[in-house]
Amino acid sequence: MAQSHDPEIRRYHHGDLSRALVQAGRRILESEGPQALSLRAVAREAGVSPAAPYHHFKDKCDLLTAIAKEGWMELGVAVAKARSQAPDARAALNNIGVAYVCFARENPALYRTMYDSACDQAAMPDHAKEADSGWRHVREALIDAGADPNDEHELEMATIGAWCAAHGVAEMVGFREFEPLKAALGGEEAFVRAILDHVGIYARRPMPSGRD
Amino acid sequence: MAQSHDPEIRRYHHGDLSRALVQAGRRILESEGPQALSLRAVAREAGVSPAAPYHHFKDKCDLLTAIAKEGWMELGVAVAKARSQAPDARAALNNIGVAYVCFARENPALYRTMYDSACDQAAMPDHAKEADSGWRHVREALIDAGADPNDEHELEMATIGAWCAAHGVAEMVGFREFEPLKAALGGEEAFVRAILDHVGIYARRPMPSGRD
DNA sequence: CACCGATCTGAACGGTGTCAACATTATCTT
DNA sequence: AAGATAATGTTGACACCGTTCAGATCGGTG
Repeated sequence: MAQSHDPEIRRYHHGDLSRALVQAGRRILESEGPQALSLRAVAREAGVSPAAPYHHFKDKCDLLTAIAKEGWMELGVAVAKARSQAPDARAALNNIGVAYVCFARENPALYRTMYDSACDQAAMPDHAKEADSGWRHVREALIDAGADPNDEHELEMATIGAWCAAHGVAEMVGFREFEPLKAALGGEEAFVRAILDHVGIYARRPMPSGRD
Repeated sequence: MAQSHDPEIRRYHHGDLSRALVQAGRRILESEGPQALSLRAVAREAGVSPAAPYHHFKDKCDLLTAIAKEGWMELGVAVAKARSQAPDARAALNNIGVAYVCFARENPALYRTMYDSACDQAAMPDHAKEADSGWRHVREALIDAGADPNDEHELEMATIGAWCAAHGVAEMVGFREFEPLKAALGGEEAFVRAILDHVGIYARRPMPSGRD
């Protein structure tokens, strides 16, 4: 029983406010930045009174978490797509890294919200551990690229390392200081590829002996 | 002509409000988190009216920037110290990485403020490029460890890579998901060392040929 | 139909960033 | 030393924010 599809008619009950609030939040986030994302502004954008959101989210933080969750899911999709389109296992790892950073760069406010939310709870969102998450894809791509699937410890360390590297690059690549380098390398994506390559986890070869 | 050293006597003029405001801000940051850091609270903590800070900082953002700058300078000191205490060049790089992450973990709210401030202006603070900055130390440590001091491009890429890796680790190491791993490795510092080692930039050996 | 729970509104509270007008003090000029 | 001027502080106000609560409205269930 769908309603609320006619923007002219405003019913007392919205019909699908939760979703509308999350979408409104994302719109504000992208168009006006994190500073402008107030609960009241979200309610306004959704055409509803300032108190209405409290029937769907207990907090402002709760809404932010919901927005962040959407972001994490889309990141997972982007990573999965990048992986599936790669010609070989090695390229898959590189593409995942680039896709990760690109997502962060294309949705900067959303990405920041995602990590703020994660840092506040000192944990990645539950979704990160689920089947279609980016995390899982990195792990599997590492195995495809030659990591020992039985060495659980090594596998987790490598996944963490790759994720950390991508996160670091994602948050720093926008700095102005790097503009000349980006230009020299022929664009931001090339720059990202080069840094990720330097960070090494993606290009790592097995150590001959112990560790040096 | 020093005054304001007697906490009982409150003069109309404070004497060194800028500094007092920054210190008050840091105190609030550490003790109550970034959410509690309001301009009014800072003014209150400094024993001054809510409008007084505007004679020293044009914005709340401006005060945050000042706080962040202090953080960057202390980070630089920590990195320098870690580097100078290392037995050899290779250890210096590792120690820098660990010191960086430790600083972030010991001053989480400050570290977050530092990066928020940097991201807002899409640039590292000017200080990062100066003589005693962490950035400069990483660069020099890379040279000490064998990087070609004449290959400016390579050098800058390596520095960026190392910095990105450290930043990524710094922000993710606190996640609860990693508690078991930390315990297995014997504490957080060991965990950090292991990840940084995995991320590879610190342990990188020259590529035999072109790139694969 | 009567009722109930879910949903939305309106008004209110304390807190916030910021500004303008005014008070006080420090400093410089003469 | 005296008075002008700039620096620094205060008070009060405005708009906005997160949040709560009492009441209005609506969808569905007996």
